Amino acid sequence: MPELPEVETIRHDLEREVAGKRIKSVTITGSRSVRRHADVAALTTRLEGAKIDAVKRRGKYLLVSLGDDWLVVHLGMSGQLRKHAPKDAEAPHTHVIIAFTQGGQLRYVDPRTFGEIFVVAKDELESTVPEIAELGFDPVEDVISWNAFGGMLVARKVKLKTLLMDQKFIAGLGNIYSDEVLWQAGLRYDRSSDSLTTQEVRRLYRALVETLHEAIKLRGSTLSDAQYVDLFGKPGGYQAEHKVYARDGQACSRCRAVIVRHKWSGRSTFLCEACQV
DNA sequence: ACGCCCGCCTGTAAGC
DNA sequence: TGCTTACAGGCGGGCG
Repeated sequence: MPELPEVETIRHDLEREVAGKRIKSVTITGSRSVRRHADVAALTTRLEGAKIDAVKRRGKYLLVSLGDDWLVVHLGMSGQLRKHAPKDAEAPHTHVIIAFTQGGQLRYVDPRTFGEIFVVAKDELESTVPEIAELGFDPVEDVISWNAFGGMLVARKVKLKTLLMDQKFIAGLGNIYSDEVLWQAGLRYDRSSDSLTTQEVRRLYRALVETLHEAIKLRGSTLSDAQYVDLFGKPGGYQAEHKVYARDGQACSRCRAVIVRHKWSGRSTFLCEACQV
């Protein structure tokens, strides 16, 4: 599932592959992926002729700069952006095709349609898209001190995983990386956020930054369902480094106890009960 | 303020 | 073998 490392991998490749290109035509089939736009024809018109000048990311949101507009992409659970030649066969669940004047296409594919694409004027982003305006700090883009981080933890009194998953607190983590960060930090998901020692705060902050950087270096995680692949259809490599996610029944690589799966908030959570305290 | 469930979706896999 | 059910989970909304 695309979380920060996967979205950052796509952002990086988009910057190289489509920055500087001009949109020749846009084909939108099915309205759910562009549900913020009542007038799909107007959206097409607005995009055609625009030139991509940069590709940014905030949390799990991709922000494609088109002069005065942002083309915003959130991949949800199963969204993919894929680079194609016009003659390539169209994959099932292809919802948007953007063709460039210089040749080549960018296609948005999303079976579960939890993801979405929309366009917003840059000076209206903060006022009209609260999900982005209210995002918390980005652990890769924004450097904060670990003691400021500790202050933020104490200001809330919730379970650690609730905070890690809260996009308004930290932008970019989902279920996979929350579990991996907590294992790396040696902390349980249900520890109260205001109960950490100074040492534990430092371990958590360090685990957060290091886990995400390592995952980006390996181009993200592709699970057995292969929902995440990069622009070229290639899987990531970080899944081989997962210490707990989907590893229930296996030995913990740190203490050899058995990794277990807990059901929490209707989701699976994986942990080592022996060395995560 | 917090915890937790639901609905939105489809593909896959386990279970009867 | 074939149908049904569970599960995967990002995110907003709603309720206790």
